[in-house]
Amino acid sequence: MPETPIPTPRELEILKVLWETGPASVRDVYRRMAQEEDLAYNTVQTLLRIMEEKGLVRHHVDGRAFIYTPAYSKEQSVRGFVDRVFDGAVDELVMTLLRAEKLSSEELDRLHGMIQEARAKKSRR
Amino acid sequence: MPETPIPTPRELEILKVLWETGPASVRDVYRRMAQEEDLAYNTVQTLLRIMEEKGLVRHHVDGRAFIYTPAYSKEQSVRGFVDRVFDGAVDELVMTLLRAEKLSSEELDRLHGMIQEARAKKSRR
DNA sequence: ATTGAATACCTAAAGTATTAGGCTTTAATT
DNA sequence: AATTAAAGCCTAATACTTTAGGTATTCAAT
Repeated sequence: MPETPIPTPRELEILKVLWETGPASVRDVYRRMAQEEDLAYNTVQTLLRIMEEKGLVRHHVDGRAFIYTPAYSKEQSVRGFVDRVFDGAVDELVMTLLRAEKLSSEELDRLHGMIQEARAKKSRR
Repeated sequence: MPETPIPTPRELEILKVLWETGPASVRDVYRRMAQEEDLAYNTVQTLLRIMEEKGLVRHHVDGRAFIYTPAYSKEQSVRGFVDRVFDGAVDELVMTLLRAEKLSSEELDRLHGMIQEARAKKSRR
């Protein structure tokens, strides 16, 4: 069981970019974030450096640039959150969301489909 | 659309206690948390005071004690998390969890049941 | 060669979270 | 009355997060 550190809000924003775009340089991440917010290049650079210390991302070198990769998948990270709030009870989380949000019929149908598929995969194994 | 502040990890622990036990005094919360961790009473008190400033909890007075209540339900708070990571896409979250975790057949069945119920409620309206 | 752009590295300052000590007041107990 | 326990309030210290300036290096273009 690998420990997934809990990212801070800013770190989470950066991870979201990396999950979306795949491995990216500081400048790549910076350009994405600068569209939304007013952030300096150096700030992004520092954040990524610290995130690497913490084990949230890794990097390899390409030319002069560092290319950063998330150390954990979105899946694993979400798991971390869920574990924190629900002590890992996935179905309780889903139930909570179902209660909280009036999901559209379409969303319910999609969810239904997903679960059918997961069950099918299971029995096929 | 009410803004749900994002609790810090410690704040989240306190909220979990309040969600479990219902409205509680500082000492109540303290006793719960002290079983797990080595925390001072004053620390809990300070945390709750700050959380009230932030709007995460409210209190009323009972005798000499402040009785604290979460300002947001577990449901609303989870929504806050989901919005942060998935920009509110509930079904994407569920899909992610389904992919991440090999859920047991039992869990899948329960989930299936929940969705059926939600759909039923919907059509009944 | 000089300049300019892109990069990483080092450092610090400001902001926020976390922890808890000491103080005062109040109520119950001896 | 004196003591003790429980409570809230004020305050400070420490740690972590977030921000970004300045410096050095490297590569490309003039």
